[in-house]
Amino acid sequence: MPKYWLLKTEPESFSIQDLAKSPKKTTCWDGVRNYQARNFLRDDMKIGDHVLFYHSSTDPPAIVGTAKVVKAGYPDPTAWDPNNHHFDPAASPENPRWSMVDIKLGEIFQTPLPLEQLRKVAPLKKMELLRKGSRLSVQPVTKEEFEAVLNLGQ
DNA sequence: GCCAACGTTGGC
DNA sequence: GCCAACGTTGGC
Repeated sequence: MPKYWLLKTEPESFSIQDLAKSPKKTTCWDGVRNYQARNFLRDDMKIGDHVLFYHSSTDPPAIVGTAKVVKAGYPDPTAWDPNNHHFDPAASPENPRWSMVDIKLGEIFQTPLPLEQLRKVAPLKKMELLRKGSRLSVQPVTKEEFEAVLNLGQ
C-alpha cells in the first residue's frame, strides 16, 4: 500500500517549476536536517508513495502539485560536504546521519491551493500542515487528505 | 520585520 | 536528565 506525504520547500531555493526542468523531472530531496523528518525519509518513504508539493515562505503559501517517490531513503552526501549550506560536521560517509529520497514530478496544479483556501475544507481539518505551529518539512498525509487535495487541484 | 512555536545545545 | 539560552521556521 502506497503512503502519502507532503514535502515543503521554499520556491526561491527549489520550486516545482525547477523540478519540471530537472533531468527526468526527478530530483534528490537533500538538505533535510530535522530528525523527525529524517526518520520519515530514511525509514518510511518507499517507491510509489504519493507526495504533495508545498511552497512555503512565499505569497501565498500553497500546495502547488504532486510528485512520486522514485527512490527510497539513502544517505544525503551534502551533509559531509563542507561547502554545502547544510554541512554537518558530525556526518560522514561511514556515519551518514542524514537521509534523502528521490522524487519525480507528478503534476503541477492549474491553480495553486493556498493555505487560506485549504483551511476551509472540512476533510482537511486535522491536516498536519494546517496545525498551528506546524514546522515539519516532511509530513505524513492521510489517503483521505491526499484525495481531498487532489479534488481541489484538478 | 514580528513573533509564536518549536528543536537543539550545553552547563550544571 | 533538567532546563535556560539560543537558533530556526514560516505564517502573518
